[in-house]
Amino acid sequence: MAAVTLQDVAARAGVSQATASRVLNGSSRVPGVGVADRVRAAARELGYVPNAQAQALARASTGLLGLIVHDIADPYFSSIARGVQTAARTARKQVLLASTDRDFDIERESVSTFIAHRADAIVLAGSRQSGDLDRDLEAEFGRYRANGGRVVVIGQPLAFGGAVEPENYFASAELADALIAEGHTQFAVIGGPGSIRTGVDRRNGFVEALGRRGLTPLVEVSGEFTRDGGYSAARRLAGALQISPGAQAEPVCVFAVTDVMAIGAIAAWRELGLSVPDDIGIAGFDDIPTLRDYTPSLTTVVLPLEEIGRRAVELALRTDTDCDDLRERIPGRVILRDSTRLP
Amino acid sequence: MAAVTLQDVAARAGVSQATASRVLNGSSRVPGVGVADRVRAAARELGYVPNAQAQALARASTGLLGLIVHDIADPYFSSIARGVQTAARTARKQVLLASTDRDFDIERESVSTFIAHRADAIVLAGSRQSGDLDRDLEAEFGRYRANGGRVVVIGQPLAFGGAVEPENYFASAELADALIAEGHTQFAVIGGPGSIRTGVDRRNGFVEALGRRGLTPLVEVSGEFTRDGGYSAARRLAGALQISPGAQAEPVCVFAVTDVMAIGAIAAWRELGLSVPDDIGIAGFDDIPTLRDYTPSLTTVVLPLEEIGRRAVELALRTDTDCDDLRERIPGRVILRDSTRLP
DNA sequence: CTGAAAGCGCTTACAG
DNA sequence: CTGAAAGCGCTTACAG
Repeated sequence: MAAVTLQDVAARAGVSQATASRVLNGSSRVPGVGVADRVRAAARELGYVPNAQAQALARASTGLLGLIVHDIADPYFSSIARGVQTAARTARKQVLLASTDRDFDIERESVSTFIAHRADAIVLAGSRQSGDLDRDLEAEFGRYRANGGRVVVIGQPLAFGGAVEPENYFASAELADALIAEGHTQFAVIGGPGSIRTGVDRRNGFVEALGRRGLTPLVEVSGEFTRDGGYSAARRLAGALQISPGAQAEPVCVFAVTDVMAIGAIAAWRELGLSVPDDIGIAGFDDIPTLRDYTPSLTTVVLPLEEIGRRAVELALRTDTDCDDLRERIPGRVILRDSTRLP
Repeated sequence: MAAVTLQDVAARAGVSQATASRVLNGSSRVPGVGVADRVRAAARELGYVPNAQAQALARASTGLLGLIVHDIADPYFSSIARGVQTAARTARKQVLLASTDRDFDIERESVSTFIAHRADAIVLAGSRQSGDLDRDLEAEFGRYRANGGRVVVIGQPLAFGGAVEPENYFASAELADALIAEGHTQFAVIGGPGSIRTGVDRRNGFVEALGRRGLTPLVEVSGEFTRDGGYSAARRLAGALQISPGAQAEPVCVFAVTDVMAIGAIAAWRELGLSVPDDIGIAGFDDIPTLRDYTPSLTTVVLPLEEIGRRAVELALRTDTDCDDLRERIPGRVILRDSTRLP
C-alpha cells in the first residue's frame, strides 16, 4: 500500500525533505554536488514516484487538461482528440477525457468532475445550438474561471473563454458555390439535429449560398449525425423527390452535413437501385480518412481536425493573456470528387 | 484563485469541517435533519466544489483510470476507448488518456505519469511482440501493483495483471477456413510490423490454418498498420504475383491483417486497373463501422471493440480478487462479403 | 450525532 | 545551499 515517499528518499539520502524536493522536483537551486547525487540515487534505489496529487495540492496547478467530446469513437472527435493529445504532451499536461454520448446531462457532470479535479483547463469539443449553453454550465464555468481555470470551446458559442471556430458556415457556402460552378442547378439537403450547431451552420451556409444565386433546395430532411441517420433521411428524401433509376434529366445534388451521413445515404440509395452520381449526386463534410478511398469518391470539405485540437490546447495554455476573446477561425477546404460529377 | 473550501461551507453552516465533510461527501451517518440541510444550502450558495486532489490524498483512491492506446484517431483504439469511457462512467471513474503514437518511449512515460497521478488502475491497449514488454515497464508495474494499483492489458502478453485477449489467432484461422470452404485455393498475406503482436497473431492464425489444409501463401508482404502501409504493400504484392487485369483463372485471395490496410490495398490495385474481387480478392480484419458500406463490401472479422474496452475496465475494477490470471478471451466473428466472392 | 486533531505527501516562503 | 515549519483541502479514527 504505502508507496515510497519523499520522506523516505530524504531519510535514505540523509537530507531534509525540503532538499529532496528541490533536487527531484524543483528546478532552480543547484545544491552541493554530492547532495544532489545522493538524493537522486536514493530515489532511484527506492523506486520513488512523486505523488502528483500531493504536488497538485501543494502547488496551485494539477497539470491536468480536461477534454470533453460527444463521442470518442466518432472519427471527427477522435481526430480532434489526437491533436489535443499531441499538444498536451508537448506542454507536459495529462488529458482527462470525457465522452458524453451526446447527452448534455453527462456533459454537465463531466464539467463538474473536471472542475473538482482542478483541471488547469477544459476544452469543450461538443457543439450545440446558439445560446443553448445552459445556465448551470455557464455558472460553473464562471466560478471555474474566477479561480484561474481556462476554458476553450471548439465550434460553439460561449460568452467568454477562448474559442476555436471551424468555419462550417463559410466552407459550406463555398461548397455550394463550387457545385453551382460545376453546373448543378438542383439541390437538396440532409441536415442534422437542430440542437447541434455544427450541422445547423453547415446547412445554413449551404442553403444561403444557394439563395444568393436564386436557388432553393427542392427538399430538406434531417436525421442523427450517424450512418443510420443519413440512411433513413436519404430514403425519405428519395421518396419526396420520386427519383427512379436512370430517369433523371439532371441528377439532384444532395448535401449531407456529414460524411458519415452521406455514406448512409449512398447505401440507402443503392438499395433503391439508384446510382451515384448518375441518378443522384451527394456531397458530405469532414473528409474522414477511412472514407477517402470510397467509390464513388466523395465530394466533401476538409477541416484540419488535428490542428483544431492542437490550437484549442494552445489557446487554453496561453499565459500571456486571458482566454477571453481569443478566437481562432479555421477555414475548411472544398474537395470536388466523383460523387457530384455531372454526366 | 481561492476556490470555496469545505472550511468555508462549514463556517457558513455553523458546523465543524468534519460534519460538513460527512454531509457532503461521506455516505453513512445521517446527521440531525436541520444540520444536513444547512450544510447543503451553504454549499450550494457558495458554489462549493470538492477538491478531488485533496480527497484523493486523504482517502487512498483517486478515482482515476489510466488508458493508454497507440493512436486515439485509429478507429480500432477509439472504439475501445468508447467502451472504456462507458464502463468508467458507470463505475464513477475518470479516464486519463494517453495516445502514444506507437512510440514505446512515450508509452513508458505515460505509464510513469499515470502512476505518479496514482491512477487506481491502468489499462494498456497497445500491443507488442511477445515478451517484448520491456524491463523498465515491468519494474514500474511491479511496484505499482505492490502499492495496490491494478493493471490490465488488452491483447498483449504480460506476466501478471489482468488481460483481455481478442482471439486474433483463432479468428484469423477461422477466416482462412471459411475462405477455403468458399473454394479459394490461392492465398497471399499483407502483414503488419513484426513488433506488433496483434498483426503477428493474425498472420500466424491465417497462415497456420492454411498449412493445416496443405496450403501456403504464394507471397507475403508487410507494411505499417495504415492505409498507406496497405497501399504500398499491395503494390509490391501485385508486382510479385504479376497479376494483370482480366487474366486470372482463379483470383488470389489476399488477407490484410487490418481493414484499414485492406482499403489501401484496394486503392492500389484499382490504380493498377485490377478489379476486386474478379482479379484479386481481399479480406481484412476489424469491421470498421465507416467501412461497412464500402464497395465492394469487405470480407472481414469483427471484434467487439467496445465490449473489449468495457471488459478491461471491469477486470481492472474487480475487488473480489487480485487481477492476476484474470484472462478474458474475446472471440471474433468472420463475415464473408463481396470482396472475396469467387466468379 | 458531532468536533478537535492528526495525517495524506508534497512545496515554499522564511530563516539561517 | 539547507532545514524547520506551515500550509494545500480533505478524511477519518478517536473521543465525547
